Amino acid sequence: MYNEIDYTLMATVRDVAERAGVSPITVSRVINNAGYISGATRAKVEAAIAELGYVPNTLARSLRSKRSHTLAFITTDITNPFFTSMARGIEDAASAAGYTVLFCNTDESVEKEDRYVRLLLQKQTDGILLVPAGSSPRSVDLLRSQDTPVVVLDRAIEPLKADVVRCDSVRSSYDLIRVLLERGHRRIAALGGPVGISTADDRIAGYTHAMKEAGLPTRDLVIYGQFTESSGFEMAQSVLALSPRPTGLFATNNFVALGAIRAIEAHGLRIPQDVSVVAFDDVPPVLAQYAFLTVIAQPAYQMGQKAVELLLQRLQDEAPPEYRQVILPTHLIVRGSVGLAPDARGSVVTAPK
Amino acid sequence: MYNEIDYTLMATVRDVAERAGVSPITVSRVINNAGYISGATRAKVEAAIAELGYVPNTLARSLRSKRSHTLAFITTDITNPFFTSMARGIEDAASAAGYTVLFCNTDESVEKEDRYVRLLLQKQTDGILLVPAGSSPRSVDLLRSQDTPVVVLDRAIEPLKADVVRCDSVRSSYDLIRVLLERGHRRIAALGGPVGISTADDRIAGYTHAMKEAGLPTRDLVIYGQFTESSGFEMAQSVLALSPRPTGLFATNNFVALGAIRAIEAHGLRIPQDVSVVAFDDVPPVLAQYAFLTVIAQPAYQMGQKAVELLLQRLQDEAPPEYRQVILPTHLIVRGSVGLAPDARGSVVTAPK
DNA sequence: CGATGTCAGGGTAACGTTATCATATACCCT
DNA sequence: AGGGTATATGATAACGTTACCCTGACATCG
Repeated sequence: MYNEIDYTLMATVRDVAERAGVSPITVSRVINNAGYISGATRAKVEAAIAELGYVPNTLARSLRSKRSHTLAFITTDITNPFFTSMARGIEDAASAAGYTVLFCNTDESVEKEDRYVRLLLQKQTDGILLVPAGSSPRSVDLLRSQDTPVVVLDRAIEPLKADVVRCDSVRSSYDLIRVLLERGHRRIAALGGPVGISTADDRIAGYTHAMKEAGLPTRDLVIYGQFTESSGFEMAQSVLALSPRPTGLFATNNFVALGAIRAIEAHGLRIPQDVSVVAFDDVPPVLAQYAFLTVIAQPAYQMGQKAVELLLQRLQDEAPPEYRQVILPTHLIVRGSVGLAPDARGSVVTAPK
Repeated sequence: MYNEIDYTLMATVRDVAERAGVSPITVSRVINNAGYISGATRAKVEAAIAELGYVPNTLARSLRSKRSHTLAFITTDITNPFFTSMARGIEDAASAAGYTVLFCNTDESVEKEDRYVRLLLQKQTDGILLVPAGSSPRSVDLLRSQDTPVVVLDRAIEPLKADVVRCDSVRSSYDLIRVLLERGHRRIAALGGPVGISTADDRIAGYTHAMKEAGLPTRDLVIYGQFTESSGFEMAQSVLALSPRPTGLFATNNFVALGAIRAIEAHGLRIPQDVSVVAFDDVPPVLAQYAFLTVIAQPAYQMGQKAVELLLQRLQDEAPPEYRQVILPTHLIVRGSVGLAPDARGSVVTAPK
């Protein structure tokens, strides 16, 4: 079988050098803007490059220079709008600095995470941005052992063995619960995420703190599940079956919130007349117009940007030896999904000093 | 400045070979499952690999073998759920075949597309999955000139210079308009996308065909814009200002539909009592529960899978010399956003033979 | 006036792998 | 016994680039 495509053999530094009448190293210097090059030589080389349509071979370059100029973003689910925004922030910041980004999905599986980390090590990835699937620092350890810097995103890991960029889930959840408390709600249920994931745990902690501070019980009102729509539906179903029924629901993530709303509707209840809902993470930006949920919005895009900044500092040895933790502020958005508690009778808890 | 990190030098084939008492090529053969290897030798080599924690260097491998085992997906906006699903389909299919996928966003800019194509060529990407930003086959030509196979997704390009995986926008739009016609609508406006993008043009063509066939005018009822929420809002505003006001609206993409809905609400009109709405592309899967739009849903995930299949065939020289065009079936989902035309008076157009 | 420094470029080797060709043994067939 | 084939391994070179170390020319300086 003959291949009839017209092969224009890829030009190499050698070809360019020959054409420009210089040595390959000189060509390399022109490409990399390194060392001393006279204007005349530079012009000759650039002309040759243009004539031959020369494109440097990144593979060979990385092999020799030990830098691939590639970063990787390992996350749990790129279809979650929160991570999609983060990914854009990462890509924009990285590509502005001349880096390419590889995206990987772990589906919250530690095994997949492990496989990706190994693959990326093979590919000589310069640095990694990681949303850890589990609670163990295993991947981080592996990467550190191979001298590949890591920045952990969104979730904390113990002990701190990498720079971390995240938000304050405890405080933010507290603020969210305060919104309900200030409107007279006293029976508030929390729909949690997977135990062991720091964000999930922290959000419950913030809830518990607010409730305790207000002198309210939380027993039976906290339930754990997954950060998915179906899990949110199930969790909401079970807390709505409690008696007396909670008047406020705290969904610890956006998908959980969607499931909860569906469950509330399935019960024939109205939001906020019968049940008020607050949630962590905003709805997808594209649906923002129709959003009625009261939420804590996290600056996903900025988190991505910041993480790249920290990572590049490490790569360029401009970072301090100790690990840094950057906590970005969240944004409380109060919308129509919260109302006065049906049983409030005018006696509303006021904000604590 | 001393670097105090404990360098465990990455083991190479040479180290493994030495330890196993064989030559480097033998190690290579074990890794690649190529050629003849006795059980005993294989065992020795594998043991050495395990002991040294050897990880092959993908860069060197690709440099020598001329295959990077990397594909790239260049799309216009990865935050659009339609493309996100497509991306997952691509990633799943590719990684099952041992390929890594690079994701790139062009934001509908031909310049960005061009830059990415060059970058990917540098990186020796084996093949490219492309949602073209413009209507010109420029990127495709460039890639073909460098012998890099391409599969075009979602949009057609003329002339056909690559395999294409897409849906039948003309036919699907026709079906969507029929839904309105069959419910007595006679004044139906179409909110188009950017002129020159095949999907945008085709959707208007399907609309026009259905209208003409029903003997209805389309003059003044077709308007062009962008595939964005804000453009949808503006386009809807202008057609809603027409007199008499259209009773049916066709949004040629999901973002446009969202803008249109917002405009309809802003006009104080109800869906479907005052205006029926049909749209191309479904809402994000996670929000499917709350969907009320009548839409044509495209099998985004499957499109991605199929495209990878075609691309891998080309890479393995198993593809026919001529370019293939795969048209996947769409799915018409009739939901609450369409009703009988307010002015129908029982006289409903029936389906054509 | 020699020493030193800046500027401009080249030579050689190496990064870690695999393509290509070569060698060697064992086995089967006629 | 001779030839062919399947099996098993090795030697050498090359993929395309850049790190590292040189060589000169010329200017500057004490």
